[in-house]
Amino acid sequence: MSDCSHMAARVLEHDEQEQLVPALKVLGEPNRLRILCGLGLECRPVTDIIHATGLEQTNVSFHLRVLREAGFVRAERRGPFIYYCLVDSELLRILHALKDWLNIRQPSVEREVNQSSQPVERKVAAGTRR
Amino acid sequence: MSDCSHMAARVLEHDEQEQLVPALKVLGEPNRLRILCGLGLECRPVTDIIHATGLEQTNVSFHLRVLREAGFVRAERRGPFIYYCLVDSELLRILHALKDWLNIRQPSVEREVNQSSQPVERKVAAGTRR
DNA sequence: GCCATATGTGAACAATCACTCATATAAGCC
DNA sequence: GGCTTATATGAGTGATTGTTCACATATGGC
Repeated sequence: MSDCSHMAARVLEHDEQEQLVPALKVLGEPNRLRILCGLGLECRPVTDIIHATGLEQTNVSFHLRVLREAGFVRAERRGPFIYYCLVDSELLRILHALKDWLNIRQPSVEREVNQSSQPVERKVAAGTRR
Repeated sequence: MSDCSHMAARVLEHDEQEQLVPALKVLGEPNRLRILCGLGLECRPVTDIIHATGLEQTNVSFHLRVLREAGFVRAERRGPFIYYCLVDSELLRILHALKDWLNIRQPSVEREVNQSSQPVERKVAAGTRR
């Protein structure tokens, strides 16, 4: 542990992929990511989340369930309120790592539209011939 | 750079979230992740990917476009073939990091169904009262 | 027990997205 | 130029999934 990402990149096995997919699906929804990040490092009652996001209560409830069942947040009742918290802030670091990677590797969405996603034939036509 | 994830977890800003969402969506699709991981560290022609995945040519082509436009893979023509390669293997390390996190933090899907995702009222009823 | 507040649930609806079909373009060979 | 192989594209369709509505359940105070 604490491998510091110095290890050589390894390909993911099939079952490792299958483990990742549902988690990535859960994280890849704007309102859910907003709720998750909005939680930050503290626990917050649902009402706070509703106000912070401006979403319908029932919608927030839905997304919180998804996040909870995916193991990203945990719920804890305090009197009449139910507080939600991140299970582990390490997740935020991983998301930051991905964001940083995107910043470095993705030429920004604008340029991408004009360059990388041109029809492949054209763009690649002058490529290596070997 | 090379922060080694020792830094304190920081919350993600709104624009950082918006940057992550499309990337997570792209990665959170089983066939796409399969194609991505199947590429491994080498470049491969589309035909190889078709055979490796057993998907329809036109479907593989669709997913490759999504991966390409998202900046995860790059295409390179070699004679009649178009080779696809990972843009940067660092991405695999990030996916590994997420997988490891899931292994530690998620009590496995089975137990989760029986424990964490019970109706919240019940599960949380005996919780802290302050 | 009744009422107000806080939150969850199930069904219906709407939007998104993956997949397929038919067709197009590119490269190499005759 | 015509043929074959390799790959891409656009439109159409079906499956997933987010959102909303109506209602249910839990808690605390009267």
